[in-house]
Amino acid sequence: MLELDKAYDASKYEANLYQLWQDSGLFNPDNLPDQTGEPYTIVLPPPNVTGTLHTGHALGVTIQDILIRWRRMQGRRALWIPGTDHAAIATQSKVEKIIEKEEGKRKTDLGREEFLSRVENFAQSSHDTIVGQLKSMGASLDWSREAFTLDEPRTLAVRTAFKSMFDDGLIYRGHRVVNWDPKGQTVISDDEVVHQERDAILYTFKYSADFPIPISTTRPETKVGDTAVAVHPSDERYQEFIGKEYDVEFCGVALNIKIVADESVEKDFGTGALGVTPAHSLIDAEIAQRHNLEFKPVINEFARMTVGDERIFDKKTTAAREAVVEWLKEHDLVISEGPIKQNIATAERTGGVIEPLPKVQWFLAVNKPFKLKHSEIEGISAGQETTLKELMRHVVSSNQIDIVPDRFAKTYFNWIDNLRDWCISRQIWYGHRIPVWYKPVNEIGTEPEIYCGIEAPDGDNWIQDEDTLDTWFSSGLWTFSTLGWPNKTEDLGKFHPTDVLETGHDILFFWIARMILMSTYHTGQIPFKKAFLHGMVRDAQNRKMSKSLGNIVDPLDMTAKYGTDALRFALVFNTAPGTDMALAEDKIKGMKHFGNKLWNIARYILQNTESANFTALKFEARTEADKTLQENLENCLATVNSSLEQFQIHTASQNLYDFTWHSLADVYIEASKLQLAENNTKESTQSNLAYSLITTLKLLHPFMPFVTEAIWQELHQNKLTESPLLLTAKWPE
RNA sequence: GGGCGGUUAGCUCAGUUGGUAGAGCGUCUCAUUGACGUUGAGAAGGUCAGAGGUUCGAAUCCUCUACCGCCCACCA
Repeated sequence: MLELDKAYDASKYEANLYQLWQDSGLFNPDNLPDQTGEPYTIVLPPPNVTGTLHTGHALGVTIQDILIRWRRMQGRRALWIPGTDHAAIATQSKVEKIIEKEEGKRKTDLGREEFLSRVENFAQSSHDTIVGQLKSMGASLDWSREAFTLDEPRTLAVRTAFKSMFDDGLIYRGHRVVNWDPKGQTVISDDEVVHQERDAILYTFKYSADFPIPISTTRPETKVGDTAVAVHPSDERYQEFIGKEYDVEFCGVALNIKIVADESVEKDFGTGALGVTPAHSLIDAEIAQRHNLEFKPVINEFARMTVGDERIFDKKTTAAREAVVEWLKEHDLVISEGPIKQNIATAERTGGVIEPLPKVQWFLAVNKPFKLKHSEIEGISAGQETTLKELMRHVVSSNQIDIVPDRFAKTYFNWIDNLRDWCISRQIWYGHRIPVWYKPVNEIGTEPEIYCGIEAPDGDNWIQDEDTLDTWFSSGLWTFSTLGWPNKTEDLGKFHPTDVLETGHDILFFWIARMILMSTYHTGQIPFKKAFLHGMVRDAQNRKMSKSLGNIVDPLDMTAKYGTDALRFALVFNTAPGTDMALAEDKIKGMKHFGNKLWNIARYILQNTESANFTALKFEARTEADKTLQENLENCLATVNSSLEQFQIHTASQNLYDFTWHSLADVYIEASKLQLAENNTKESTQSNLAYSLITTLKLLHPFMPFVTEAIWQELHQNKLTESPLLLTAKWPE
């Protein structure tokens, strides 16, 4: 007679069960017994190798594993691809901070080679931790296909992708005002800029005593780079000055200021006149282009002034600001000054204040027409002229890609409509080196010869571009680079486009949009049919989890305390897609109780069905209680099936909880105690109990893989189940 | 400034095309060791933010208001 422990002890089973699954090889769809099943693919959003997984990852992993396990049990050739992301700037700045803290050194003290080897060590250990965490979450990932955004196959993919886009003229080198991060010493993309509200002072003043128009600014130090004053074309106050030019001496710097009329100027802000600093403001640069104004750089990469006399030269911008204000006051040029709320741009990873600078960088053109080489996209045929922006918009607006919840599609379109060329080069060391080589020409003033290719060109004197690529360039290729692209692999034909991309809504632009861009361009296919977005996990008081608040919930602490199944179920229970959720420890505890309830249901049924036949299962409704149970079970099954089809995971979990506890346990098991005592209902009751248990285990397995498999294994040892692993047992239809 | 959400039981949230409000946790009462005390039976608790409209009927659709939140954006 089989004896289960009185209570389910997750720690006793989890590691062994994961090993059992992994040893079976069935996480790899090529090993599944039925090779006729339709493929079903999910790529794991590769976690950054910057540390460890948090509860947000745990939520994503849980949802994806539910989908994969469910489809696998349905007979689909389910493939879930694991991997990690080198995360370029994020990882580099993390390691920089560690080295600075522990050794007081900077990356330049170590040199490129030594520094990179430190980063790689860090990335490796971070990777190992992450893999351990994923396994501990029960993730049924095919480890034989594990990928890394910076490994060899992905490097080939990145270089191939770069070269195609370069050859198509979509990737180009451009000189323009970019977001420079003086702290990280690199340029960053528009999407990596984070705006923060700060208090600033708005100064209103004149360049000189005889200058006709006063201007307002929060950054007086940049005014030494001004080449114009812009006013609104219809502003009556300044009509007579439009078109005129003035020479002034501003804080020791000679300026030539032209008065221009531009629609973008707000008449009601400040004096209605804007000092135009083309080299250090994106907006001003646009105005300058429209009016053909001179770009005059006055700030360098270290946020120090490059012009002026000893008052400001080589001073940090903040110090120079004070000096300029002082000079203005000395010369009685300040008309007014007052506090103002200002949104300043900072770098996402380093927190540095962005300094717009004119620089030569690599860009990806999103509005430039090109001919799509290959297309499986409805509505856009091969050879047709299109743009990347159009591709990105089209596949979503034509519902070839379904974004869930659909309100995020609006956010997506909004982003696309305001999208500018993507700056893809970075002045950091960790990442994919740009596959472009230069050959300097001896004659001064001529452009070097340029070569773009997968490998370095033959011949001497070729020097590779020093820059690396934005990390999202390589993650944008993820759905197909993980399947072997650019090689025409079997995997690629079988598993791409992928079925679902599940991730947090916070990386809709960074990643989802970039994957759509890259996949449609390079493969002529959508990357995934559905983008399913989950919300952010918050603490019990609904606050953001952050280090400073000290309210971070470590998923591994929770799984150690309550078991993985409890955490998984708590994460999806009563949580709608895309909506932020509060995660209280009590909720996890409650779900541990649920797992234990299931365990004891199994225990009861085993104790009371010694002679029942578990393998030839059927339900026989003889009594009212039987009928009710049968009805409830069928309802539950139907609801779970339709809910999962519609990605209503919370509805499915709610129904399973309710049926298992309040129908099977509370009602039927109680009724069974009488029915088992009656000879004419004994056998049918045993059979019904067994049938219900088996079905419940199957339905719950995607949600709570460990406890269900643990019970299944106990049953299997007694030859009570049809398949050795619940992992691949047949899903009830 | 532009865009998108939210406001439902003490707390955290579900509520699938409009048909007399649900869950988990918490609270209160009772039961008892019988698979499980990580239990069972039961109870209390909500004019679904407010106002107006459409409808036989609105938490659900429309309009407005109030408050909260998120994303985007260099009114210098």
